[in-house]
Amino acid sequence: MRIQASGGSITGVATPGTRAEQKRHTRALIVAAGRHAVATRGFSGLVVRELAREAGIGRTAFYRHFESVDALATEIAAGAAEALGELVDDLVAGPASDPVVDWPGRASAAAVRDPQTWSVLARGLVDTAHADHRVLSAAVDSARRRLGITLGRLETLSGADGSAVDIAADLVVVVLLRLLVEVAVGYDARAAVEECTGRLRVILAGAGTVS
Amino acid sequence: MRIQASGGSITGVATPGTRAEQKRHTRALIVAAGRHAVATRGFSGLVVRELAREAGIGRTAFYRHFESVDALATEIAAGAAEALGELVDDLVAGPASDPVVDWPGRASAAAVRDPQTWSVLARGLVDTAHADHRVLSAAVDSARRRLGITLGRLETLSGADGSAVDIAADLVVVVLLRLLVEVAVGYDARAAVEECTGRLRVILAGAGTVS
DNA sequence: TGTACATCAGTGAACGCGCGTTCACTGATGTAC
DNA sequence: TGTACATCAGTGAACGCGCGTTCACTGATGTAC
Repeated sequence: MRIQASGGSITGVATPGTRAEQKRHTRALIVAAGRHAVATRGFSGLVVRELAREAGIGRTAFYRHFESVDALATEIAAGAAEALGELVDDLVAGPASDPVVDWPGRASAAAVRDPQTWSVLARGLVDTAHADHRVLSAAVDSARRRLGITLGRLETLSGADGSAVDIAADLVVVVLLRLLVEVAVGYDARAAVEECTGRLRVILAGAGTVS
Repeated sequence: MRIQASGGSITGVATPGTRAEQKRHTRALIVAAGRHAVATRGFSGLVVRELAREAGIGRTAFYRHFESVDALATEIAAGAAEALGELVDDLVAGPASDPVVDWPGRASAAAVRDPQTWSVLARGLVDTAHADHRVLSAAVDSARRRLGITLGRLETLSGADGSAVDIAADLVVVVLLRLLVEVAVGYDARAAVEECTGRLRVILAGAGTVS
């Protein structure tokens, strides 16, 4: 009998019956291990032997699922970029209440739901030399633009010119990313949300004032 | 005759006569190579063979100057922490004119003067698993406190309560670090200063408004 | 339903490579007389 | 000033290690008849 990781719960993939399901399950275990590794030690912390051990397979079985360790890195980076896009979807789609009150709570919820993604994002943003840096910084650029559009429609900023809105969007993204990472690494979520709210209040108040 | 790096200019240490001067010179070349490596590839990019090549010595001569590669990492991190302290000295010591106008230019000058330090700082701040992370995040904490004191004395913020000043100090440090890194990696310094000024204006205006 | 064959996820030994570090050494620089 | 000795920055071969990746393989699962 093959020993088999019993943790379908971790990845949300049920322990399988058919061979295809089994393969998907193992692959999901590898990706989960990879995200954990990148979140804690950066992209250079992606070590095949360790991923395999965490997924409960031999080192060489890794290559049944990924062409190389770089291919896994690319998939993990793409997942983080996508997650950021989905968070922005959530933020801009919400009821048109005040972002200052609304956004930190939603971002915090996203960070609690899936902490590692945001540490992955932070690692990839800083590691400018890494091959997958571009997709992540592009995702942040996109987030900045999209949140900027929503911010530009606020009554608070109705008097502000475009550049003030741009500055606000820029700072808001920085502040939200910080919240995401803080909650992801285990800071108290309530305190982080409160601090984030305070920062957003200052930023939007300031942008509404500056001509 | 021994081939000898002629670049005293890089480190500011003149090509030497005495043995002690020669040793100091070589050591400075190693540190310079190390800072370049950390700035471009992070602390894990510190590779003895490469440092030695850049310093014009054999790999093993490295150990005449440092006990290990980790010891060099610690020295480089300490240097970055110290440089941040000196920049803050400069910012808070200046004539009591408007920080919004004053600080970006001074920070930019520091970044132009010594670009690699700020990339080192950014790398070390993000790499939370690295042994020398603490000294760098402590340096940023200190910078935040010291700049907060100066900000608290501004007329603009005379009406604001303490927490608004704390928030402002926090955001100001983030914005200044970003300027430092942007200039360090080669963005146009004039544009970066202008953007930073705009951000500081928004932050301080906002902090002066929020109760 | 039962049998013969095909598939392919996982295996374990092995590879070549770059890493940090050690060691006994060399020979120019520095010092004592 | 000249000589004999001490120092020590730099050398080059060698080490053990962990890495990514390859390869021929095994045996349970899946499929065709």
